[in-house]
Amino acid sequence: MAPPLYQVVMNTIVDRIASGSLPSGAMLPSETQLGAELGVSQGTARKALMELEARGLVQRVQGRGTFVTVRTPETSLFNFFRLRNPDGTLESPRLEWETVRRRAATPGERAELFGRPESVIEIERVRSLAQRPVTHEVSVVSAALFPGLADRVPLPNTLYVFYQQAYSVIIVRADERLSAQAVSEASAKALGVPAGTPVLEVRRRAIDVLDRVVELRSSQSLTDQHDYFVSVS
Amino acid sequence: MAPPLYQVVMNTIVDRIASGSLPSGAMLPSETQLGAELGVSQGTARKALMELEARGLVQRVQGRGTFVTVRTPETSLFNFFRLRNPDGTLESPRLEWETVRRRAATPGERAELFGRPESVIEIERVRSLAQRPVTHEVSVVSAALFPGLADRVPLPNTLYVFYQQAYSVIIVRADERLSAQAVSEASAKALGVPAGTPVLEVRRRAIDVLDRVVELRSSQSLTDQHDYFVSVS
DNA sequence: GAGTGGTCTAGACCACTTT
DNA sequence: AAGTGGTCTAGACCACTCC
Repeated sequence: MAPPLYQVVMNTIVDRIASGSLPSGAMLPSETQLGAELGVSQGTARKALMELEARGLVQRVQGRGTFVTVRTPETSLFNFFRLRNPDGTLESPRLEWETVRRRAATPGERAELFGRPESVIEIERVRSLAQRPVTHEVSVVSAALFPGLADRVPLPNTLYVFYQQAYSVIIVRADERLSAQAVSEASAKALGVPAGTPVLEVRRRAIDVLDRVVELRSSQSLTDQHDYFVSVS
Repeated sequence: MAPPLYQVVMNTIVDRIASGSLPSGAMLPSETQLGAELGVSQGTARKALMELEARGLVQRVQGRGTFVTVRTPETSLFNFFRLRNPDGTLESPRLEWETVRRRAATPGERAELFGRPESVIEIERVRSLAQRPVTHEVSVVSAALFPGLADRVPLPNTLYVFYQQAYSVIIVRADERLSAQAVSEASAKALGVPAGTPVLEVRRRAIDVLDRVVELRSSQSLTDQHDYFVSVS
């Protein structure tokens, strides 16, 4: 019934991070201090911090301390933008254009997104690699969870860093479904390729540190000059 | 310089598993026994076992013990065959046909595969889902590492379980590069689809518990009725 | 009841970073 | 020198499985 103490400690820290009281890059209390503060032993505080590091929420450095993981555009791209050059290197994509609009949620979006929103914000973007449009993507988030987002265009290049800094919504993982399709009419126009071109379609559910589905994203990418990299185990 | 004791314990166990002296499903010594045997404390033995569990190499059950992870065709498919129904469920693919041949390694295969083999074994297969051919795949392994493999046709449905049982080669993870392509001539014939059909191409490097690249696999799949599922973080 | 892993504590020493 | 995380130990008690 009662959760182990180290999980209580973990939840305490997660809440502090999600509430913004421990902002990105902040140093956490030492193992000894944390244990004293929460009434557990140093070893138990240590176990909690190690689990949080395994989840990627904090980073620990011997001799320096434990810090809330900093998500920069670079690290965010590395984790969530998986198109790579044939040799495996990552090239930063360029944002060609975007449109942001508010609209009513579809029944499917209501069912999948956290909070069952009536109203959503849709972000449509085209990204380029090597001077060439390669990805056309449409992201959808709850309007209630991201108030005023539509008024902040142009949005930063990496949305997940922006979600964290402006709304304390921390994306930690995503489920993706991939398929090869003939390019859609909209994407053909956006990418400037003929009808029938094969594209990699990715449908993503992005999940935050509180385990909520906070964004749905669908993209179509040209993969004649780049590959989508992934590791399975 | 000196590795921590728990890593020494880990390596000892990995070697026992890789050598077959701890076969699939075998029970490991208890934390106390293992510590006594290797001259470390129970806590250190415990840490080693927990790390191995995190890597998926062993499974621990309270009250029962620690066991070498059993890889069944089901668990292997679940991990390494990522095509799923639209609702996310996994349907077991049927092996339609296979051909196995021995041939000289290409320069690229020599460079990538463990042991720089001169000679490789190539396994070509077509798999079906719902009575319909969906995947055409070609796997390549070192002939030296898998002696006599070509003489054992027909091979079992799930190669990675077979590698482990017959050769003590334990595949633990794989790197994959995905792209959307127009179907190749060979795959079009194998899958019975017209030229130009978009297919999901996956190029895989399979890596074993000793961190060796032991198999290269390239596949083309129809994804009009199934999706490739993956989780990123 | 005996044996297993899971949690928790208390303390020690080491390696590293910073002042 | 002080403070941090990393390793290691020894012991306790709990929860669970099996006989």
